[in-house]
Amino acid sequence: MSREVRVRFAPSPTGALHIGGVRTALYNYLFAKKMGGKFLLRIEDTDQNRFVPGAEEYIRESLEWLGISPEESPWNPGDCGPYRQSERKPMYMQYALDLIKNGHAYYAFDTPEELDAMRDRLTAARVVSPQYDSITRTQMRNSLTLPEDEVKQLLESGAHYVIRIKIPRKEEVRLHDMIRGWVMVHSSTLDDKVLMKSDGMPTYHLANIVDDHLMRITHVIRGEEWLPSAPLHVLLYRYLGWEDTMPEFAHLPLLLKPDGNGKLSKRDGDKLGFPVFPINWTDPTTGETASGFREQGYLPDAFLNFLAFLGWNPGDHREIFSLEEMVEAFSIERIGKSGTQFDIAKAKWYNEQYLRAKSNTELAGFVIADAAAEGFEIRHEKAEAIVAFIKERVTFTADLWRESKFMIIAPTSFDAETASKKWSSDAVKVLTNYANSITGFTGTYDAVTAKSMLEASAEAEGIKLGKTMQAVRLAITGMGVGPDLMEVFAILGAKEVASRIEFALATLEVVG
RNA sequence: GGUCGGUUCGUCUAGGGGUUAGGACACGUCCCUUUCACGGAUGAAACACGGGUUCGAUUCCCGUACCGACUACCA
Repeated sequence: MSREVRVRFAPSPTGALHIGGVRTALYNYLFAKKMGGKFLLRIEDTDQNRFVPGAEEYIRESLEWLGISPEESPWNPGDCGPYRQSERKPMYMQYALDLIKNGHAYYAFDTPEELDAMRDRLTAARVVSPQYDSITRTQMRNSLTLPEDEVKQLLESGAHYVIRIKIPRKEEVRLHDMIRGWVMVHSSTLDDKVLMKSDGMPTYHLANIVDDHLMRITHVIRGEEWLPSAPLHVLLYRYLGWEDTMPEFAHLPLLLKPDGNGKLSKRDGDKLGFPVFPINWTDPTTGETASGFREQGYLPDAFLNFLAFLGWNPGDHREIFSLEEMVEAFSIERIGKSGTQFDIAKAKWYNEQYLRAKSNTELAGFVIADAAAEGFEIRHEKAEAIVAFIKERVTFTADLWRESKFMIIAPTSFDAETASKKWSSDAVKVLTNYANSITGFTGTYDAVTAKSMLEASAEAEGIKLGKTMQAVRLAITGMGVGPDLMEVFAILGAKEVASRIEFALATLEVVG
């Protein structure tokens, strides 16, 4: 009988979660859902020094915004708690001790200075990779080299020590990766990694294996930066006697900077001209805020869709996927092997697609809210009408108000370039005539009527309307470009149109 | 330096022993149009290099180059 699929996202709370982490969480989520399994979240806070307050809450809020919250987590525990490694501290030592008992780990008493000295010595002797390994451990102060009673005495006297794994001298370590296939590493290139630190906390490596085992994790889906330590993890499963339930590994290709030069990192902040975080993050020590996709105006579904395609594709030509559709189409086999450069233009395109797919009613809400923030009240019906014909020209929801502003607020100035090129005596004639003709107008002023009346004015003056349209636009909107002008007329209403024309006629002068 | 991983248009990618190497973003041109945008059409644009294997290699193998990750009592 096969086990229930259980995957986990295991961030450490060292600051904001960056989009690479979000993508890892997303793939874990998609895989869990696809397989009818569970998606859990575990906080890996074994490094007390790097803990950043608020980071955990940030992670939670980010995932909630995106709708990919874990089913088991510190704030929603299942039966494998606690879900913070710091709270699991007492659980790890016994496994480290087991390893020592079985001859797969040992105590090491070397001070940081001694370790430095060892590395310096090795470097001076031109050893290619100075490390604490099967060779060097014979010259260090550990339970392998020290007499038994001295080790006992050191331990009893409370001396600082760490527990290191004893990597075999000559052994081919094989590991299977669902994305990369078999990867072979020789144990002689591995070092005796610290498993338990002198503060009594486990390192990532031990804690990760113990917790994945205890939490019955079946698939480890994580970033490629973990590939080099995966052989160590395989060894740990073996020495702990858990090889038969060892999870499958899938190491995800890295998210690269737009120039392809190095992986995207938290420290990139806003330097690249776009956010690297899902939502705003304010650094608790510096107080600086780095922007997030949410605050930049990205829709969660669009952002998710974009992110999913950074390294994965469904194998056909479809590009737009709801979260549910992604779950349906997802498979680890279709994840690529090579690093993926981040291209913000594609993210914008996705946002435009999702924005346009939204109902006018929903979009109207953004315009109303943004206008209200500036003290303008817009009726929902009007907002809907506005949004209906400008939504195809915007990228973000915040653009909606910016693009519709001119329909609420009459222009007080006019684009100089358009004015100098297009404002003509013909335009003045047509507009004067038009203003007069609509002043007493009482019929239905829709786009068609507005246009036929304008055509009539042009004809009455013996002027071709086409030649003056730009000037008309300028008079009404103050700008040279914009959406369909006759629709604008209809939304403004005859009275407002007339009043704007009068203002323009009084303000603009024909040059040349 | 060492270990591991990777390499198809500028970018995300499909494909895979015989293809006009396909799509999307971005870009150019044209059409639509009072402008801009949308939309439609269209164009330019890629198998890193060298050897092998083979009738045939972009695809398989080896090597080289380049890129990246890792190389802490950090994760």
